[in-house]
Amino acid sequence: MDDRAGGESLLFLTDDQLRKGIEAMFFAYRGFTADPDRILAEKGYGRAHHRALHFINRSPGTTVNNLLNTLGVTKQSLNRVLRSLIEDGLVVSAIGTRDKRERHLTLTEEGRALEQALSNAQRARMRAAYKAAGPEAVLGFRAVLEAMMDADMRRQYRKLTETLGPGV
Amino acid sequence: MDDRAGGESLLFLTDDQLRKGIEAMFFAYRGFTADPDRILAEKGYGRAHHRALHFINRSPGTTVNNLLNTLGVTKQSLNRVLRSLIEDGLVVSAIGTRDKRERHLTLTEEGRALEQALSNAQRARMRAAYKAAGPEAVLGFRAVLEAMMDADMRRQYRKLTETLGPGV
DNA sequence: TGGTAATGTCAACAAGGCTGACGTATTCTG
DNA sequence: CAGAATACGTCAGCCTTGTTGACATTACCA
Repeated sequence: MDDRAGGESLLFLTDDQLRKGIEAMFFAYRGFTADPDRILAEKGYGRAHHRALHFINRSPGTTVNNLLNTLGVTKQSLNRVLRSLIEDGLVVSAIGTRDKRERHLTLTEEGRALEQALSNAQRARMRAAYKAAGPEAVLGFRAVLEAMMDADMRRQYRKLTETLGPGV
Repeated sequence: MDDRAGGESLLFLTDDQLRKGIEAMFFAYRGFTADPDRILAEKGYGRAHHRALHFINRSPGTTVNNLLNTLGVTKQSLNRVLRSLIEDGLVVSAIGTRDKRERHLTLTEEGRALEQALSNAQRARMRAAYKAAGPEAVLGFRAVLEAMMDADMRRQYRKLTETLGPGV
């Protein structure tokens, strides 16, 4: 099928191969967001709410500024989303004890419930994809994605995942 | 968290592993779109224009309906983008010869130039990621992404890529 | 000829980005 | 201690890109 026989090992860098990767990213990202999007639509929320819920759940007590850096949006944009989540009782914003200028964000029970519903749906798809592709593929998958990030995003990604267990 | 120490070949299906994949997708997609976004912003276009240019370039002479299915948006939404591209002389819309209701879309020289600039930028990043991760990883990368797509997206993806050369 | 399909377009709306400006605590620093 | 800097919130306005709904035109087809 391919000829790794000769000076072959660079075949994966052809434009065709790269374009396959580009189109795969495009179509896969749609699948990646499809299931949570359905749940969010029912509740009257959008992807931005999902992202906020995800990272607050991931780092309970995180500050607004931290979240801003992780999400890469303006404070005005985040604030709009955060305000509705707080009003709806999914997120609690607590004045910092050490530094009273800071607001520490945590999920309420209800917020955790929605976050769970969303991430269960997303994990289910991811699990199916992992299962279909196999453990070897998963390592490759994450290696390419990690290499595709901007340097500061990669730093954040590693920071978030470094505390996790074995298995890369 | 869990100790599948025994049947550990399923370690890659733990929630932690799945979450890593989810966060990797999130951060990587940002990198994936960052470079074209910069070019587009200069020209006063957005991602929607990029997507249209990409798939018209990919399938010259494609119809509006085809493009609609590929992009998964409403015709009103696509039309707005298409209209500006046509007005700016990047895309030509030709009435079908066989079926005069259809419009066949092709890029002009100028359209091709912009598409090239965009896809060069995107390919450069993809190339760097591929190179950093290696050929094995690339196969895994695409395997997982493909498994993550909705069935009809996967069909379209395969249709687009089936005509390409060797190397999976 | 009537039904259906492909396309374009108008209007209205919403989410979620953005910039700019301003206000208010609070903390840090010279 | 005064002033600068930081963290946050908010108002106003703008843009892109998605949505629905309605309607017109043209053309194919049974």
